[in-house]
Amino acid sequence: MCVLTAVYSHPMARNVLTPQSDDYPQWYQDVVAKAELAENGPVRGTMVIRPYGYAIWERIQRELDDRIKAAGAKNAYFPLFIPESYLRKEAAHVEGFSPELAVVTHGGGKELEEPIVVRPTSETIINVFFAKWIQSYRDLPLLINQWANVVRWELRPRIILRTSEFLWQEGHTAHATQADAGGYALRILHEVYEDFAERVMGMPVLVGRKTERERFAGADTTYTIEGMMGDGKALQMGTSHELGQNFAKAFDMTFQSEKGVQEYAWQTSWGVSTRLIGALVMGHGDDNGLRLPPNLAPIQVVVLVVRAEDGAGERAAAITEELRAAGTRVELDNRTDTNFGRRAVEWELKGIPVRIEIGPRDLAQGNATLVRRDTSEKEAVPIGEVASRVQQTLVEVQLSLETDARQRRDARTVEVESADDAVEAARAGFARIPWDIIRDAEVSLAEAGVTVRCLQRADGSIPGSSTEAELVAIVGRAY
RNA sequence: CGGGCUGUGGCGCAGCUUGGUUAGCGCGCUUGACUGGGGGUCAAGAGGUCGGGAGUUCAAAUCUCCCCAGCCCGACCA
Repeated sequence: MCVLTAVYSHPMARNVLTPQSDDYPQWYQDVVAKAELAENGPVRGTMVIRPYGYAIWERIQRELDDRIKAAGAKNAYFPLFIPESYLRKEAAHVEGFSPELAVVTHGGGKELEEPIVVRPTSETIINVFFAKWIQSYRDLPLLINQWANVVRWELRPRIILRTSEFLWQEGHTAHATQADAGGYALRILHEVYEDFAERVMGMPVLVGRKTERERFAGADTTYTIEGMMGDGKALQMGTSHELGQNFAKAFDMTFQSEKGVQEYAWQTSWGVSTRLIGALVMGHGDDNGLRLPPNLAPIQVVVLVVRAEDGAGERAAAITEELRAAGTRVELDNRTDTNFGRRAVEWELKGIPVRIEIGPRDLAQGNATLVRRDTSEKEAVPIGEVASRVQQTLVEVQLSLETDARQRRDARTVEVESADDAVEAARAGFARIPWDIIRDAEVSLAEAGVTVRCLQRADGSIPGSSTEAELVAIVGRAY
């Protein structure tokens, strides 16, 4: 079933599907397909990222990579294949990942003596090398980031949001002290992930601590950023873990301290994935497709030639060059052999924040038409002012998307005092509830499809542990 | 793995209950004309092992059996 076909074929059917309805995942899938972001691969749960989807991913990569490097980490690359025995070295880790491993049993036409695992994450293989590289406290901290694909054999894949193979960034660090590691995990959480989500993606996120039940397999502490999607459900958009000395002990990662004592290193790991593309669709999209925040959009402005008569084509090309020279990511659409409406809808589906339409009718008035994707507002702008108005509008669209998302989240978040009320409230959004009230009810809550997204202190700051007094649990349904 | 359901041109579907001759429809695609400021109009055209196999029958997309694939809900998760 292709909902968007129906939506666009029958004007009366428009808005039948809203992000609030239970059909949102289908709506989501249609936007992904129609906006040419991705499609399903031949093997269940795999996906093909199309050029436009990849352009978005490249923007995400670039913005994240800048922040990761600012936090001192360097990029490196480790093997896709991991000996199964590596994974077994950390008990909780292997237990957590075993069910979803893809395992290679044959190579070169022969059965392998030891099966090889396709990495579900790279803690184990990276730590084998960290153990070799780290000798002295002078080698620490060791801050490494990897851009790679990983494979997790998901029981129930959802395109982009949860595929068997996905692209991500995984950071792995080793530190001399627990305090240094803990501080770094939080630094990544705030300076890389929270900053990126809010300032680039325009997605306000809850920043908090995961419960023991929800934390990463092998970690002591898991921090998270959680976004609220258009239908009120939660999406984990990134995580940062304190691994303690769990892996260091499993992989014999020791160093000689300033005092000459052999000590185990303290570690972190952290990652975000192509799921962020899904968060964009789910978080900002509407019935007409994607709405991209200008700070992230691979194409911020499209200059659309309505008809190439009376110098409109030349004028449009000139404005495109002017915008490009000003550093704007801009594309010229002069495909006048295709209907205007068709092209307009295409750019709309792709979520281009600002569209400039130029045709003979505008030029006769000395104007161009500026259209905002977020509000669909159209405005006549004198040709000479287009460049400056575009810059101004891009700032406005960024702000308005972020404000919309924040208002939606706040409007759909309620304070409750009982587990039953929390389950009820989670039908529409998030519930904030004293952690003490549901601490022992977490399992039964989960049976109702509601999970603790994160724990925060009353002032919104991040708890040092889940046993602190007067913590607030934010609960909701999750993708 | 448990519970529902679906396989018919590139995509979405009808036809099946009650077998019947050249298997239809919408979208998309190709060509041409008129158009062109939100998926425009008209005309012509290309494109199908009806998921696979076996069976019943004069005759199977349709009935029977077996197999395969996929989707949705649940358990897992960036």
